[in-house]
Amino acid sequence: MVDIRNLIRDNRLRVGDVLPSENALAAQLGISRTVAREALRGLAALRILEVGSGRRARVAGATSETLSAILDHTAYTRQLSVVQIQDVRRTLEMRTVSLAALHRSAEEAQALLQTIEGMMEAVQRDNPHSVMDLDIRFHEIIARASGNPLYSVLVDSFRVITRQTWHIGWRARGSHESRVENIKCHERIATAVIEQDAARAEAAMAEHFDSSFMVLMRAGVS
Amino acid sequence: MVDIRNLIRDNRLRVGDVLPSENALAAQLGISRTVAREALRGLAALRILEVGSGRRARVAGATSETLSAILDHTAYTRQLSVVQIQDVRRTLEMRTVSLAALHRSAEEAQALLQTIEGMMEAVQRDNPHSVMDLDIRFHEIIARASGNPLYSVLVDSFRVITRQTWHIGWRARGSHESRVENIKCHERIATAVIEQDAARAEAAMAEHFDSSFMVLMRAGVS
DNA sequence: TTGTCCCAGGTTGTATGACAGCTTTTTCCA
DNA sequence: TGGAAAAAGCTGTCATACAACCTGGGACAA
Repeated sequence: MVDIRNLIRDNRLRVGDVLPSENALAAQLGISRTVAREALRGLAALRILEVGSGRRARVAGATSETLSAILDHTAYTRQLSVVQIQDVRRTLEMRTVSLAALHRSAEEAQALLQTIEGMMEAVQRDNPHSVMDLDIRFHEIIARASGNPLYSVLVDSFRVITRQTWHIGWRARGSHESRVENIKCHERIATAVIEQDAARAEAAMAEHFDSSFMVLMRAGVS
Repeated sequence: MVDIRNLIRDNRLRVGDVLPSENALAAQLGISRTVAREALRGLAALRILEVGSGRRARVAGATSETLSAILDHTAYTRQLSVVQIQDVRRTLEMRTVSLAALHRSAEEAQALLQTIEGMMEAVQRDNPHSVMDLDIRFHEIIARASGNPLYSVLVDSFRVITRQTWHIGWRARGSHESRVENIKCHERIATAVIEQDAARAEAAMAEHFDSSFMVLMRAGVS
């Protein structure tokens, strides 16, 4: 098994640096281009490298796509239940919201407010798809505001799987009032983060997840 | 971009099921074997498929290797600090230890005790490598005992990266007494989990992470 | 001088054919 | 019937070829 990661390490490559071409690698390692290429593509699948037609491979930054694909697959093959996934999300986000309250920038505060505003509008227009996108973005903004990129990657990787169950929650929250209340809950989280009140932010996030949990349970999701 | 994942979905494949051969896939999708093979290897890199010489590709179960490789790479390219990684570990493990206290089996309780015993012995023999392996295993047992495989995967993913910083903590805990105290701390966690006292287990885990944090800080790790 | 266009060379993407080595299946003999 | 040997199937690797694509640099015009 050819491991290009050693190459990245040995050459002290940083994010954005380019690697040798497939032919150069093959010659350097004494293997065929086929094998060199496969090794590169393996790391590209992990998003450790960024490859593209005609351009050399580059060392890539952190993204959530890889873990997202794994989560998706793991859930799909029934190795994970919705409740188990929500438990992990809750654990992570109880921390991110607390850190976000401590570290948020002015721009992030602004972004949270805009997202809430957009959600409220979308609910009035009865546009669930738009509400969902903004809902997911809301959580991602908070994760980013935590200042810890690992939380960002982890929370973002739930996006694909959240999109698959989100509509269940929406339908289960049948009434317009119930949906508005859900947005208000997001608003309480945002307000606490903006006012940099970590304890209140955590409490609001707990309320949010507990409420979602109840809704999913009543809808018969396991 | 050829996506074999759709194939897994459309054929309702489950963990352990075999996929068509590279040639069959190529014919089926109207592409060359080269491309079919690359698509398979891409999923193999994510550990979504399990491939092996001479044998057909199989749908794989959840492992921590993928996320582990990503964490390793992300930390290596300086996108993550030790403190940030420890923060995420702490967040996850505060929850796993609580769940473990609630769900632990008799076997898991036994395994925890054995691990502690082994750690104490290894400390007496002044064998840090062995202490480290048991330390890491201790946390993995707790994650497994949580009953949520996603926590297991996440906690296990930190193994590679923990191995790289663990020795700093060991050396920073210069005295024999300090090292024994660290094991005792593990023991308090284990006892609480075995007695199914979730609150005490959380408190002991908090103490453990806070202590490690202080040690690393004093050692000048950022 | 400066900005734009174009082109040549380098690089990746895909296809084909070949063969060694490993695994699974089938066949056949004791 | 049990087990060994042969056959078939599959993956791993290599070499070659060419299309598609990107990048940098030079020619050219404003």
